[in-house]
Amino acid sequence: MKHKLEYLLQQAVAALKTQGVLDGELVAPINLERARDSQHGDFATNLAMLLAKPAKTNPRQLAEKIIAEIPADKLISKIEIAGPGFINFFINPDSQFQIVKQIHAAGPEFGLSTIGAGKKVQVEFVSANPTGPLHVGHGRGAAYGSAVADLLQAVGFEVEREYYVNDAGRQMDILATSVWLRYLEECGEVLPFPCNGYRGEYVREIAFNLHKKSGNEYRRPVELVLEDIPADEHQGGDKEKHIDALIERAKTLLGPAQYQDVFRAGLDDILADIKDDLQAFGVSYQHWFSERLLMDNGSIQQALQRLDAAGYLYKQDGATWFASSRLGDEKDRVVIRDNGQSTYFASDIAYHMNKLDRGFDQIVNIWGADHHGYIPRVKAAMQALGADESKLKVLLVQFAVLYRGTEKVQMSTRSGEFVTLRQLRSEVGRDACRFFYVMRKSEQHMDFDLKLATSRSNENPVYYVQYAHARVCSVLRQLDEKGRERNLHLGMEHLNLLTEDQETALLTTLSKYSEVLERAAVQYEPHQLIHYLRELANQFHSYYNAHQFLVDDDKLCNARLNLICAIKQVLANALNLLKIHTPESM
RNA sequence: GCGCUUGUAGCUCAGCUGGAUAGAGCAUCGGCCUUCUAAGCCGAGGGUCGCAGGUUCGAGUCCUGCCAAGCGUGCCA
Repeated sequence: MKHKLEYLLQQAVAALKTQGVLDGELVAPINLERARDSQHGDFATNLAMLLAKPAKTNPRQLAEKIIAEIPADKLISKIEIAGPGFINFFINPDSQFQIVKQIHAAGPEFGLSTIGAGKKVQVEFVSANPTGPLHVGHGRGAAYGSAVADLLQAVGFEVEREYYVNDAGRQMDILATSVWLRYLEECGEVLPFPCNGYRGEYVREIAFNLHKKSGNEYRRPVELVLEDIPADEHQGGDKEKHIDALIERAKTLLGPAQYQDVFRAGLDDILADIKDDLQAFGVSYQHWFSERLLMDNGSIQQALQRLDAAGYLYKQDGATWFASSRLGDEKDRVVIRDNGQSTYFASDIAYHMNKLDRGFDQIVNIWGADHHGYIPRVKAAMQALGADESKLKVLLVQFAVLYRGTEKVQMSTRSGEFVTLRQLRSEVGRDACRFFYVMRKSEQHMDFDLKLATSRSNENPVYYVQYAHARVCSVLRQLDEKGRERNLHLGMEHLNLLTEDQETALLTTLSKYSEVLERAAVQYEPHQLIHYLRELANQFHSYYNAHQFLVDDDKLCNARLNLICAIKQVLANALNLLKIHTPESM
């Protein structure tokens, strides 16, 4: 409907251009909005006000000329000029009723669009280090990322969801060493645990399973393990040196093959847990992309060679630097350390080169807001690789600050003090979790009060929306219990009986659905869909309280049933998109 | 210090990219169940849109400068 009106406006502008009223070169921004106030009709445009100045006339006069050139269409019942020069469109009530038929015809497909057809988009999200279970901070990225991906798919994009697995690097060595030390404890050894190790209970479980499976195969005498290891922090030493020495010791005492076994025990177990957790949260991926793979197959070397060939690499202080400051970054960055090892950033350059090579039209990265300083250097790398940096869109998700009542909850994977996503899900339920996370704009700081979220109270708006769906189902059950049958055709014949205020408002809201979906997708803002759902549910509940659906008049009754079934369909379509259940009763 | 993000009702947040009288939920107060589920509905109160300028027909939205909060500013990942 909106697209149709925009088209008609284009026609009018084109006509005025040929008449010479408007400059032929002028680009006319067609800006059509839903009117906020029903007195202003259904749609409004500020076109005349925008074009008045270049056309050297006043807005109201120009508006009259535009209206005169808008082709007649049965969609429109009236066009008015209002205020300083708004053009207001009043939609023919008969066309408003059509939405009920359209929804019925399209069913689960209703609202989908094709604006992204033929374009490939990759969405990378969560990508948490596999050093521990996902916590509630990751949950927000998971909910937001999957919602963005699902929305893009709904409007026609070919979407690939990817998780970048940071399975290389020092953090993983710390994890492997932590597992090994806990394993030695399982074997009956007594030894201090490094304060920089991963202290979470899950590490003990991994160690327990390893011991159960492999017995004492990886056991080494404690004296050898601790011999000449620098003091830990609480002993007055340096915790970094302490843990690094322990990693080296583990590698030497176990040898490459056995170290690899322990390493894999940790990685595989945690990754399996993360996959399972996300699956249960309604999040699926097409690819799990391994950083180790990138290192092993020479991609990093290739990427650096390309940067070098483009003249962006230089050596200084024994390290290799990428001159990112020439491309907008605030300073240059090391890609190969003086000890010969490549940095995390080098992996990331290779990773993004790989993404580019896979031919996506748009690459979307969803990062925690603490990584925002990273954006300029990655964009710089893309430019240096000769790519169009606007292909990359980085969306930041602010971390949720956790409270229990008024008390702030400290979170640290290292210390093992955190609330896992799994815990949150089991307490609050998946539906409330997802709804709650996606409700807010992603870059908005979020206070997540666990006490509130875990209390199964009706304060959580997900129930409000689900209740609307359940109520429609309940009405249909009542119909059946009263021994009546729904007559779809009769109802469609008499949609014009839907003239109550609530009915008119609902028809308008239903017709907005596909517009909302498109905007939410294109702007990467799933919260817009949530707000739409609340509005629709609100209008339905008002309607429910104001009018009886199962009235004696068969025509009116069936018209109303068709309307509420349309509401149910749209609620279900949106909720399914967000991977939230649609209960038939509550 | 510099950079990014945020600042809207007592609290948590929307505000459709510059439009018409700034909106919800929670909380507070007052009403509505012998009729399709009261996890609901109806109504009331509550605002210097952080502050000060600027841009224009028109600013919560854009530009500048302050103020405040969070994050970042590693040869960590």
